[in-house]
Amino acid sequence: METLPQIANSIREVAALAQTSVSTVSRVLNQSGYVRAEVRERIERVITATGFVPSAVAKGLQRRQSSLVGVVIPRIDSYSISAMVAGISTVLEAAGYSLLLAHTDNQVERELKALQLFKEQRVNGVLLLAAELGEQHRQAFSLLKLPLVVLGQDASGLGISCVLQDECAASTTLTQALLARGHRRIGYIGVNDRDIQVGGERKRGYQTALSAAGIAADSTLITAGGFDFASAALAVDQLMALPQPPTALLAATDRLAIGAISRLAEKGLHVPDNISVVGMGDIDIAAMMQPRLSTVHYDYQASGSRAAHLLLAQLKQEITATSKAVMPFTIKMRDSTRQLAP
Amino acid sequence: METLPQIANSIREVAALAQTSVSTVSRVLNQSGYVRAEVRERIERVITATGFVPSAVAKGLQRRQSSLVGVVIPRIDSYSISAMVAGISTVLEAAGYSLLLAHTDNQVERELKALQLFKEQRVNGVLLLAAELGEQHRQAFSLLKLPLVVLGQDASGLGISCVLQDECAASTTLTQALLARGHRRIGYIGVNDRDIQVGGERKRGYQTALSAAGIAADSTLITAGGFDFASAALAVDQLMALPQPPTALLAATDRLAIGAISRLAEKGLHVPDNISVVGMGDIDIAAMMQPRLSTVHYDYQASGSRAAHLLLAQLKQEITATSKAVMPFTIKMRDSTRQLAP
DNA sequence: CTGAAAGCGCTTACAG
DNA sequence: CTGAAAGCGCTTACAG
Repeated sequence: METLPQIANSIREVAALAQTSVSTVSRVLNQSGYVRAEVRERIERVITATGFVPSAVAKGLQRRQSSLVGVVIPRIDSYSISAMVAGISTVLEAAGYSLLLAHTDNQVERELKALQLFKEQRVNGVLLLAAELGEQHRQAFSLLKLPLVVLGQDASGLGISCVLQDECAASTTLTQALLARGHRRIGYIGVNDRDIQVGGERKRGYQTALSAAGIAADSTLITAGGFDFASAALAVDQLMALPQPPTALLAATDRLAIGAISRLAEKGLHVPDNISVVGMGDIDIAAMMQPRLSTVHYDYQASGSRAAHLLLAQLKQEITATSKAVMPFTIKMRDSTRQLAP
Repeated sequence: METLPQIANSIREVAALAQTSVSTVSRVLNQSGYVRAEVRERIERVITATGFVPSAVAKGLQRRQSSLVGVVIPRIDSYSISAMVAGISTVLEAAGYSLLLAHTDNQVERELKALQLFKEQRVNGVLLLAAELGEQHRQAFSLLKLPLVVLGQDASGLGISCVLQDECAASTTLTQALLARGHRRIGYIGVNDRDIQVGGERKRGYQTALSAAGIAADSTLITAGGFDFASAALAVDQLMALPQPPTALLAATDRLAIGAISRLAEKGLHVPDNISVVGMGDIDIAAMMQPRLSTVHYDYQASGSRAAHLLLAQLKQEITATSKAVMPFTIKMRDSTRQLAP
């Protein structure tokens, strides 16, 4: 056999080198059909000698199967999103899919463009980590005609499977933990309601717990802003300037809680001695901070893999009904909260 | 015109509906060549009516151009990596490329598999965020034959362009800041040397500063482990059990610093009153912690976009020489360090 | 067990 | 300005 480790760029060149047909090469490449051992060996030798790598593009064109899944994320520099993507990635890669990732910087426009791009790339399915779901999404989804699973927002009303955290119950329980510690005036540091889950539901849970405890609603105790530290600082300024300031703060996310604690420190207020603070999400650092942050734990990685599994089921056409998975939570009361003296 | 908003799955069907040829449809799709306004309009109407989306797969097969860039990351749930990917993504998407993401969970084997997969998908280039570079990588790179840029490790010796932080200088400067505050016994919480940049270079910088200050090397002050909180706790236990314990701790990463501070607190040691601690990396939370963490700031997002630009230049074949970009750093002395009483 | 041929959905000279 | 035809690199019946 000639030692020509030249490069083969196509199955056809491999076939020529191995003195056989493309059909046969295709068979050994896909381990399908019968191939005489001798021929198979000859082909395999050529493949390793040339370092030939078959084109998934050509294969995909034929099979109408790209083995690609598009993942849309609003931002990547977020603990919860990273964790979800890790979960997604693990499941999907194990199933033989590759991830096409589009980050949209929270711009709906870029989100829609990403969806378009995914269609062009003929992805087999789409996973959308959503912060907001508006009319534009509704339209885009109906045009998508592709297996789709939404993470983080409730899309079941649109006939789309989704994976959610049990936001309202979580914040109710968390608020109750604060109430149980004697707090009656609890400030709420929230985010915009357009994010129905993190904005709306978490706030609703807080309100539910208060009214169940017979505490009159006080809108001055409720703030809303972005996810950034500056928003947290603003909220703290506002809340602590109240005639009757809160004895505890519930922040819609751990980041906001951390920002709040930092701002409180700047004001000379110490957590938990002067004021209790809780967050939501249980980012990895929450348990390491000083004081260790009380919060609610979500298993974001499991949420990601759950969503991936839902998509996989759709891809295998095992599933037609739209399902809505609500993930469980755990309350983690640590050191940023304390019992109020009676 | 018939109102048949049926679906067109190929340029051929569009052509039939618009009563023209595929060549012409292709021309309007790509805005190439001349098309009579009337015909163009007819085609465009069919496209919008059918919601036709051309196949990037077929196009890629023809043009031998996938518009895909493969990105390999060891983990996704890391601040620095997320930030780099954000930088990469922004630049590459603006240039019309999509990201194919593979996370490898720090397993070389999966890294090599990802590279193989990228070749199959006929990506136009590869960006590798590397924690370690071994013999297997050397081999894989030589077989890759694809534009490649490495982030986080020095691959210039392999003839591969890369983007690095100025690790050694950064940790030297940081150590000097500690020395300037009167610390003589500085413990080092490091990671495995196989990670040449974060493991080796950061340690080397620390050692350089000490020896330049005329302080005898003391190997008992140097620990090595993983990137996790448990490793930090272990290192603290070890360092603080020394007959003459350190007055300051330099952790190779902010996470390790946070883990160390937490462990110190468990031991009843307060930062910075009882001991000073510095980290490296300046994760977003560093400036928000109590105490605010002293550290060195790297612009990870800029590093990512720098790497993306290097790759883009290769893709345009503007560049042939291998370049090595060393990114700048800034020392951020905050509240986790204090002047030692003389 | 193996090969010739059609076809996946595009692009691109090449004629007209 | 427009269309027929070849070809990108595979897969898949269909014959043999």
